[in-house]
Amino acid sequence: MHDADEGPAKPKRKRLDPQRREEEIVEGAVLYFSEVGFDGSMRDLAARLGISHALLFRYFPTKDLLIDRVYDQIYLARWNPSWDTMLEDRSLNFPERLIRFYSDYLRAVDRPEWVRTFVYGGLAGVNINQRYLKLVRRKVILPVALELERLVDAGVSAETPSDEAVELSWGLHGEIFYLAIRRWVYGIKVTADIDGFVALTVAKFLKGAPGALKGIAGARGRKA
Amino acid sequence: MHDADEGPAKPKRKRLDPQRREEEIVEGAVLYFSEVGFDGSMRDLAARLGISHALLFRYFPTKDLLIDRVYDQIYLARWNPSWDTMLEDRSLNFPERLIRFYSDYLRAVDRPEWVRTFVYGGLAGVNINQRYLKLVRRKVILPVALELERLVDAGVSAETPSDEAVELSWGLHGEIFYLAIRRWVYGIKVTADIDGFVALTVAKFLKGAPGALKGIAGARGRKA
DNA sequence: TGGACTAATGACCATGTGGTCAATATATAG
DNA sequence: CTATATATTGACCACATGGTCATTAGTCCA
Repeated sequence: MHDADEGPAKPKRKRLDPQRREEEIVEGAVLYFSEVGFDGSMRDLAARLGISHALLFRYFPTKDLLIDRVYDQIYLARWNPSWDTMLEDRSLNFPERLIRFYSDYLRAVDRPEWVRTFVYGGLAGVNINQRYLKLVRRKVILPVALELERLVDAGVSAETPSDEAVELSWGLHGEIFYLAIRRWVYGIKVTADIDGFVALTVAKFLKGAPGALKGIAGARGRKA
Repeated sequence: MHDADEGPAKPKRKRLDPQRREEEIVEGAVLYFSEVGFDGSMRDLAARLGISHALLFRYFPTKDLLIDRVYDQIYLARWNPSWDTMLEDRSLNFPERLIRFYSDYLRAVDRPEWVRTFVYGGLAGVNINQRYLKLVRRKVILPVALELERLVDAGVSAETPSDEAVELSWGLHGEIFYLAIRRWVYGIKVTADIDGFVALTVAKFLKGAPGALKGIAGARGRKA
């Protein structure tokens, strides 16, 4: 008998109940595709999970389905619920809310997996991006735009901000997110001082946006 | 010889001198990869060029080499030389220069091939991105940052702007480029009014950035 | 006209991919 | 302990890919 149980635990085959197995697969897939990008292969992923790649196809009939699931996991599940209210909490002044939110948000988002898979998915046309950006629009862009309008005219009661205000709000968002893109997509060196960066950017926004908006609202084409 | 150069039929095999052939390959590759992304295959490209894919490998021993060349072609060769001076032309006031440059630049850059291949290449780690961004830094970011400092303190003679000014300048750039990213990478609907967008963003920048910079400089004490 | 030089090709290779399926092994019920 | 249901597998398919190389055929010169 030359068997002798393999010391370092070598379970030939683990039989898990489907639910548990699925969780393991999704979890592993998130890690794997985050690192490798979506060109990663199902076989590699399976090897990493210690299962056969055929098993993956039992749980996710196509690679795309798995990827969709990974996106859900990364982007929707990681949205911090407290952000929802953070921006609308009138007990804090607007600048403070902006700084807190964006410091927090940028810190959450400024990671290679997040940024790279997000952008990667955008290029690949995965629909999750658009879904996520709708979320951002609803929970961040519009509230900020609305608040911006109030800054210009305290009396506004409109529910929907003007296009210009929305554009300016997207601008702030893009500017901040672009820091992460520069870092993780283009690989160039950027400041490590997130708080300082956010504070500066928000300050610029608050000093510039209301005036720009007012200029537009007042008479088109006014120049500095 | 029943020639008629623009062969309406099927030229079995064209024998070009290597220089000409190489040009054709590069030109075709730019178009092809722009459309398809860098997952496009050498065979497809060859078919499109009407040559065998083996021939591609005669001119570019590996696919990566071809891609490098494509990048050169797209990003370096398309840099509009007039941009170099446009920003530094003191005969125009600064706001006007900014608006002209960025309207022009955004218009040049806001195309699917440009944005997508650029971002694609960033993710893939193609070094051309970093090269290109160095160019942007030298010819756009730094001049703008410098001018921004002059706005705050007309007396500055420094050759190198402060980190904050540079960051603000990158911010403007990112904000503007992010429009194209939203459009072509995330596929969301954005304003079609480029001039309006640039004018608004630049106005916001000019109204906000000097103040933000002054705030920093003040809080920190004097700067040389 | 006939070489000769060398663009250009087709056939081929090794490898990797997403995806399928009949066979197998394991946790659990009886 | 045995039977059963099914989670899991290995072997396999069709196809695409990057890359190689001996062979073929344009074109220019003597």
